[in-house]
Amino acid sequence: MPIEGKTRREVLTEFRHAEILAAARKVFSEKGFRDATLEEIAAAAGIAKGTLYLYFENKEEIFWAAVRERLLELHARLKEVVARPGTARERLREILRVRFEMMRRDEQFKRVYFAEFGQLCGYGGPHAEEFRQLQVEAARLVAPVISQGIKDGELRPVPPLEAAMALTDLVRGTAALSFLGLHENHVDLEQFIFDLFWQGVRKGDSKGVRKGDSK
Amino acid sequence: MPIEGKTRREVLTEFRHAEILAAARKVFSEKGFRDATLEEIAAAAGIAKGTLYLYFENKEEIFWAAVRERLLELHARLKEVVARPGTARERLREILRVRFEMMRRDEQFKRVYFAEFGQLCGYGGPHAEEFRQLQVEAARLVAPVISQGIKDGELRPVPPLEAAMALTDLVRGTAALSFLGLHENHVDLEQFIFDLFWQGVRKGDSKGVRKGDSK
DNA sequence: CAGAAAAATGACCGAACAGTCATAAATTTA
DNA sequence: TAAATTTATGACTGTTCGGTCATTTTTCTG
Repeated sequence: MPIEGKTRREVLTEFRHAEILAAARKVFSEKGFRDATLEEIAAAAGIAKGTLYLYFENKEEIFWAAVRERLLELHARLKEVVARPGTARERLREILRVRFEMMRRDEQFKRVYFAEFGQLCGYGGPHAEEFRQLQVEAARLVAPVISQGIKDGELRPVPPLEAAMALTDLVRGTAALSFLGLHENHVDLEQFIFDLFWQGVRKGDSKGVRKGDSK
Repeated sequence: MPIEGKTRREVLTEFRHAEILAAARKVFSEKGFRDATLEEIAAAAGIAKGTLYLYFENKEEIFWAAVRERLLELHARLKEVVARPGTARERLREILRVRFEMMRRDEQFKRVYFAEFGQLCGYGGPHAEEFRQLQVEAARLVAPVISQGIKDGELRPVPPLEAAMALTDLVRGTAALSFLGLHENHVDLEQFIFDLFWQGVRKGDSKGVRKGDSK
C-alpha cells in the first residue's frame, strides 16, 4: 500500500542508498578512491560487503554516484544564480559564493573532489569523460555572465570560457591551501579570491589603464 | 681508471638511472602512478623488472625520483628569477614565464604533475609530506616579490602567500583546459593568466579605485 | 683467456582486494 | 504460523602486481 507514491520497500531502499553514499563519502574522503576498500565502506554503512552489490554495480559506480550527486547540485545552483538579473559583479560574486558554499557544505568531501579531480581529468577511465563534460558544462554556465559583462562595458575583453575556468581554478586552489597547511590565516579566502578575480577582469576607469599596461 | 672523476661504471650507472626515469615519466604520464606497472616501465626502459631494483628501492622511489628532479629544477629557476632586480611586474612576469616553460618542457610529464598533485596534497603517503613542503617552498619563494611590490606601492595590499599560491593555481589550471578539451584556442593562455593576475594585484591609479570597489 | 666480480634476468611468491554465490536471516503474504 | 519471497551475509575465488632471488650473462682483471 503506497504512501505518497512510495511503498515501504522503496523508502527503505532509498534510505540504504543514501546510507551507503554517506559512508562512501566518508571513506573515500579519508583514503581516496584507490585505497578505500569496499569492506571499509560496508563497515561504515553498518552492512556487509555483499550487500553493497544489491544497491550498486561496483566500486566505480558507488564513487561516481557520490560525486555525481554533488556535481549536479552545483550545476543546479549555478544555473539558478546565473539566471538572476544583476551586474556582472553581483552575479560573479554570487557564483563564487555558491562554489564556496558547496565546498564548505561537506568539508569531508572537499578532499575527494580536490584530490581526484586531476585523476579524473587527466587519465581515462569509465566515468572520466562524463566528469570532464560536467566540468566543461559548469564553465559554460558561467561564461555568459562574463560575456554579458564585457558587452555591457563592465568587464575588460577577457576570453569568457578561460576566465570562467580561472575562477574555478582559484576556488579549487583554496582547498590546496588547507592541505598544504597554509590555512592558519586571518585572511578571508573567499573575499580574497573574489577581489583578485574581480580586479582582474573588471574594466578599470579608462583613465586608470594606460596603454600597454597589460602586455 | 677515472676520467673527469668518473669511472666507466659510474657513467653507465648514471645513464641507466636517467633511462629508467625517462621511461618512468613516459609510463606514469600515460597511466598514472597506480595503473603504471613496473613491468611496463622496465619494458619501456628496455630492461627486465628485476633490474629496476638494482637502481631504485621500489615503485614509490622511482616515481618520486622523477618528480623530485623536476621540482628541484623549478625551485632553482624560481630562486634565480626572484633574485634578479626589477619591478614586481617584471619579476612576476618572469616567474610566470618560468612556470609555463617548465610545463611545456615535457608536455608528457605535465599530466602527471597535474593529475597526481591532488593525491599528493590531499592524502597521506610516504612522500606526500615532502611534496607538500616543496609546494610550500615554491610559494615562499614567490611571496617576497609580492611583499616587496606592496611595499613599493606597486601592488595592492594582497596577502602575499595566498597570492603566490593563486598564481600557481592559475598555471596549473591551464593544464586542466587541455585535458578538458577546451584548448582549441587562439587565446594565449600564458598572456591571459598574467593579465588576469596582474590586473588583480596591481595598484590601480588611486583615482581609478573607488572606495568600496573591492568589497 | 680464465676466473672473479658485477649486472641483469624473469619465474616465482605472497598480499591485497574487487567481485561472487551458496547459505542464512528477515520480511511479507496467505 | 507456515510457506514464499526478498534481503543480507561473509567465506571464497581469481587476478593483479610489487617485490625477491637463484640463476645466467656480461664485464672486468691479471
